[in-house]
Amino acid sequence: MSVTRVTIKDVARSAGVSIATVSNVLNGTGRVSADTVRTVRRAIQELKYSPSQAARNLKDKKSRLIAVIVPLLHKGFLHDNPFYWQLVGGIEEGARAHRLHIMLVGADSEESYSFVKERHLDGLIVIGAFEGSEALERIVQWGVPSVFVDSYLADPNVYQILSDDEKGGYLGTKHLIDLGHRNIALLTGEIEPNGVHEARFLGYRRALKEAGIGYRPAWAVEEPPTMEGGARSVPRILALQGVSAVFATSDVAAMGLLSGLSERGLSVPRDLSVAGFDDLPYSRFATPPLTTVAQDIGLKGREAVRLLQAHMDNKEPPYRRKLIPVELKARQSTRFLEEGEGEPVDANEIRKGGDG
Amino acid sequence: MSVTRVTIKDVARSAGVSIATVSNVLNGTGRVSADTVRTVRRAIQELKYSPSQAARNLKDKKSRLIAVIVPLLHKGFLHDNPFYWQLVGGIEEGARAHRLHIMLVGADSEESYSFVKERHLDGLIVIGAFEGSEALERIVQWGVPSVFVDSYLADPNVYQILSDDEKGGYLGTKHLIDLGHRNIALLTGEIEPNGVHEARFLGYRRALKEAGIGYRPAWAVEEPPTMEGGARSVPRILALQGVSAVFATSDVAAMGLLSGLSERGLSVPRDLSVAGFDDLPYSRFATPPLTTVAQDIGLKGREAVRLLQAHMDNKEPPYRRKLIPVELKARQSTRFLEEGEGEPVDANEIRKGGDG
DNA sequence: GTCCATTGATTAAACGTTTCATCAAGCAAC
DNA sequence: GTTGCTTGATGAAACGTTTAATCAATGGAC
Repeated sequence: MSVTRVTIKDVARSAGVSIATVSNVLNGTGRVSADTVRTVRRAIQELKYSPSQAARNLKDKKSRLIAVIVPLLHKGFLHDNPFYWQLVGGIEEGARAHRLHIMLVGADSEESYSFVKERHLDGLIVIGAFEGSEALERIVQWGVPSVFVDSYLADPNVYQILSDDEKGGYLGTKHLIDLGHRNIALLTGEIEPNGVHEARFLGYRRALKEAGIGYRPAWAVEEPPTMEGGARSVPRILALQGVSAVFATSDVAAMGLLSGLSERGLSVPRDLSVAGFDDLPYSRFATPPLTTVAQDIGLKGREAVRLLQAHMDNKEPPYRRKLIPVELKARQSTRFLEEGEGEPVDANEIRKGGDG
Repeated sequence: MSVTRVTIKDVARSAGVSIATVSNVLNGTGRVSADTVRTVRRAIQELKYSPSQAARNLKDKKSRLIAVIVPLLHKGFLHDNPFYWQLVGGIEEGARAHRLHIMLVGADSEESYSFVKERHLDGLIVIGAFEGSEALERIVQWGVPSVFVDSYLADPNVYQILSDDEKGGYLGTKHLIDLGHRNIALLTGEIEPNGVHEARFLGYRRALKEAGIGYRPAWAVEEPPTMEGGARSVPRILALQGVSAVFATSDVAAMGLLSGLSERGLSVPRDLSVAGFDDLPYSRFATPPLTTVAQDIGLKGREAVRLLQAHMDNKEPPYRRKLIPVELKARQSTRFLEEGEGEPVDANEIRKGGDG
């Protein structure tokens, strides 16, 4: 047990003033003479006083604490995807700049979210929530200031930070088309309505359409956006007649795919061009370095905090939804398709075996 | 602004009892009849009452909030290493099981750690602190229950969770020796006294010594444990006459090394065997799949919370320092060295160029 | 029928702040 | 010399709990 807490009373006594005055010095409120300020400051220093947030919370219902809600953290899902880590890193950085602290909570379907009220949370950053989820409804209803990252929500009263996913989907696909590919598979996470994967999917379709390439539903291969998912997709992708390129809506899936292909003795980009989405720190170190649609994940996190802070201050920010720009990073996992190369690949001929 | 808070008073009034009774029902304290319990419970339900943590904190100085302090989060350091993400994931999981919430804080050298007192934190989990750091001193001095992850601290009063790093270092090196390698470089993070890299380094030396191989300081190459660090180490490692294997004290560095080697047209394990440490989710998907010393990172996080909880409960746990077991996972990045193959590699002859 | 222990409930203080209403003193204006 | 304004400071209530002290009622034991 540490020694009993130094309170505002101790400071007041030591400085020979009332607690109200100390409080005023602390917060820069009210009128207090320069002399008194000095005396009080000294007393604070000497006693090593620091105010109790708990007491403050109780009084003015501001906690300077926000929660970051990450999907399925405890299911191990996240542990696989550094994307979230980067995002949370950006949020932490932003929070630090705004003198906020963050509480990290794994979203749980059974979660009551009661902690939001109980802990007097000032705001919420929710990552990857799905439209219509009950928890989400409740949050919006409570009116707790919140910012949603990576969900396209219809409600115009809800603040959202996203990457320009549709454009990213378009750019990635267009890049492959420009390289001469026409048989382009899409490796995507589950296409939930209003999710990021749907937006990227739509960009993929737009690029195809613009190039006069028909869209074939079987060519959109859905797998969880994890290494495992990417690796598991290999047979489904190789089964597509004539496939010469794959656009993956996440880098982890793309890297799982890379791994699965190499295990079968296939070489990227010789046998298949592969592009991803996210530009994770790993991606440029992949073998081969991964062509990808880059988004500034850290910025995304920082912007989320900025928007939330504006919301909490009741300053009407200039937008409800902000799209972080994306950019294509062409590296070595995609290649130009020579004239006449567009022929179907025979999956049987390919199987040379790996040393897995 | 949400509507005014439902307080314990409202419940008391609605149930026709005193607030003390409601409080007793809430906490299962005191004596209260079954009938009353039922009535109060109903009132709580109806009013959707949930108690204010802030008020509770103020009263009994327990917040059920712990802080997780991660090194240099905001410097971008962490964003690179999924290790921390996994660890935090494990901690979140543990915290959830113990009904604790976690506050994520990036360690900053200028950080005053005043938030620990201000927010009435129940405990601290500190990741990768260095012996003698001022902040650390203060924390220990305050007597706030804390658990240190991944630092070997001399102070016997301090609770520590670590992997069996020395053994891991030994196992990884031994594995290479068993494969016939004798010229084994060490790629390591900065060897700070009492840090994990030092422990792994010591294991490396023990294995060498046991095999009668002399230790040459130049063969311990220090680089930051990041992809960049690993990639940057390539020239230094290739400069070592006769090197046939590298043991890296972290998987990210190993993977950066893999990448740097492939960029130079060198093949693993043909030209060089590479082993890592951590068994990150990526590692088995690397090209080639990475041989590594596996530690159960999630378990590490969960154990940290368990130990902290015991500490907070003043239950004396059976140990001050717990070592999580490690295990060698042999995969395809290391190979058997044929008889007579131990000859020096000529770095000039190697340079075949990559397609970077 | 008095005394005591037990059960079930209440009253009120305390936790450490912020803030509103009040107040004393000083001073300028009339 | 009353009035009124400004400056600097204070007293006390309030925030929503927990808990120690107290109390009323009940029912045995003697």
